[in-house]
Amino acid sequence: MPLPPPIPSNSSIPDAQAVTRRRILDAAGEVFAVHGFRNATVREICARAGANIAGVNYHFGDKERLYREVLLDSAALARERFPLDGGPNRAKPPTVDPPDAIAIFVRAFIGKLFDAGRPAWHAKLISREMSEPTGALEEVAERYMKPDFARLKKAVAALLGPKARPTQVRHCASSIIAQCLFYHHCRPGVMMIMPEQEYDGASLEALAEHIIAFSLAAIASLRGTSTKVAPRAAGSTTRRTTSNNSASKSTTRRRSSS
Amino acid sequence: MPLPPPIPSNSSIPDAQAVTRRRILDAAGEVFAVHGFRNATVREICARAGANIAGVNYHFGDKERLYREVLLDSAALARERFPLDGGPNRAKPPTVDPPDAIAIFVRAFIGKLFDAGRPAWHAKLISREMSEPTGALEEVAERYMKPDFARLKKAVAALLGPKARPTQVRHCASSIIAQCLFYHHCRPGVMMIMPEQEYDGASLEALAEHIIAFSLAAIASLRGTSTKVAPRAAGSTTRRTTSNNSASKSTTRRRSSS
DNA sequence: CTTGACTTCAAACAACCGTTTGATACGGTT
DNA sequence: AACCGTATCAAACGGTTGTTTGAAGTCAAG
Repeated sequence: MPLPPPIPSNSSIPDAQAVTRRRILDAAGEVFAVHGFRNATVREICARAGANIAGVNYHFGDKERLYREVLLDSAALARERFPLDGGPNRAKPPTVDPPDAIAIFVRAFIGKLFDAGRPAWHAKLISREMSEPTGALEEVAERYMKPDFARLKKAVAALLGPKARPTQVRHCASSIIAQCLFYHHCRPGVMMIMPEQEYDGASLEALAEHIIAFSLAAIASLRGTSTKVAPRAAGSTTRRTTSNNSASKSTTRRRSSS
Repeated sequence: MPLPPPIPSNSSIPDAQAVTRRRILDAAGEVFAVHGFRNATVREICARAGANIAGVNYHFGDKERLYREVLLDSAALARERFPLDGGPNRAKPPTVDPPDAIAIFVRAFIGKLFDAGRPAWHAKLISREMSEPTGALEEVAERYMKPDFARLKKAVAALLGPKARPTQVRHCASSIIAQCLFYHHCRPGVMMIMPEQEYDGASLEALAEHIIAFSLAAIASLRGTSTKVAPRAAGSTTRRTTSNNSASKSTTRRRSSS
């Protein structure tokens, strides 16, 4: 009975084995990001890594386990490069005022999504993992996404006030994340529908500022409204007229019609 | 020289040929929506349609052309079932006030995305087409997405006022679409990160109402503010210390340039 | 030099894919 | 009945996939 590949736990030989292992890992990140898990071929990965076809199975045992390691490795790298809480070198780790926390979150998120380096693989991989989860998503969600989302919710809750219901907090936090993810994930469609949208540094910065302004304005207006009640707009023009905007209807049937 | 499959334009024989053609088309919609284009197999499609394996090539010539027809067919069906402008049976086709137009758009969009019937294939197919465009996306974008997006932009522009720049209008319209798409496209991740989110009719309705309220409040607050002026934070604490977050590292030196 | 654990290599394997083929069954026309 | 264009069928083809195999190479220790 043939044993599976040895995989020695000998951590004192960093050179000979680890170097091709890392090369395969990096090449796999590129190929998986471009083609997805199933459409990527170990032949292309090994060719790009300059390794033999059997290298994947020898070093990782399996195409799926290779993908798992690629995903987790890129997640760790992305968090290191783009910490969504501003990083450990911030002055006041626990106590930043909520608008700043949200602005930091959005800027770092946009930066992470549209980075051109290795962390960009992670964004692509996660994007594909959303349409077609492979089981490796669970660990990433638990270790990386949940804490970030909880932090964002805390900032949103502080802005919405103590009367905000958890559902409203979750919806508002989701709205922020949604705006960030849209341009990245729907990029092919966005490029067709609005070809004037660009993705250079300045355009992405303007995009982040829009998302921040849009979201902070909305949250400020929603403050204190459990479901209806007069909202409190933030900017200078505080008209809002509490008008017939049919946005506070629930059964969506009648709209002041016939 | 063997001719390609005949594909007679004889539209007076709706029975014999058209029935299996339609069965294959429907089965392909299901299978493509679940597995994507490349991972779907014509064997599974034909098995689910009760047809022979050669049926795809006989009736559609190609797996890719079958996919193309599935995508366009489902797009037409989805537009028919969930018209994003409220449909042709509205009382006042051209002149609805902008908040109502946005509310109608969001409700129809959410309904289309989370429908359980045949149009739901279309949402899944388009979602995959975003991560991995196959060339068939172009026609759908031109025929279906562009007009809907233009209509949404018009409503947003009316709310933002005459001084709004096109970039701001586009960003705000994109924010609305982004919020709608997020829950559908990131559903696997959303279910892991916020398991309390449900997808029954009432939850989806509440979700649509949140998106409407959030977006209308944001747009109302942004009215009259040009995009590039000093980004004013909402809420009470307007400090905005242009803080030292590590996310603005690239070429982004100044952000209040003009 | 010899040994032996570890790594790499070319080649092959079985399984699956989209597509093609040639035969067969059907249905209306002459 | 004989004919013919059409539709369906089982079977097979060539190609690609992930994985396995056994030999060859590498390199430090004995």
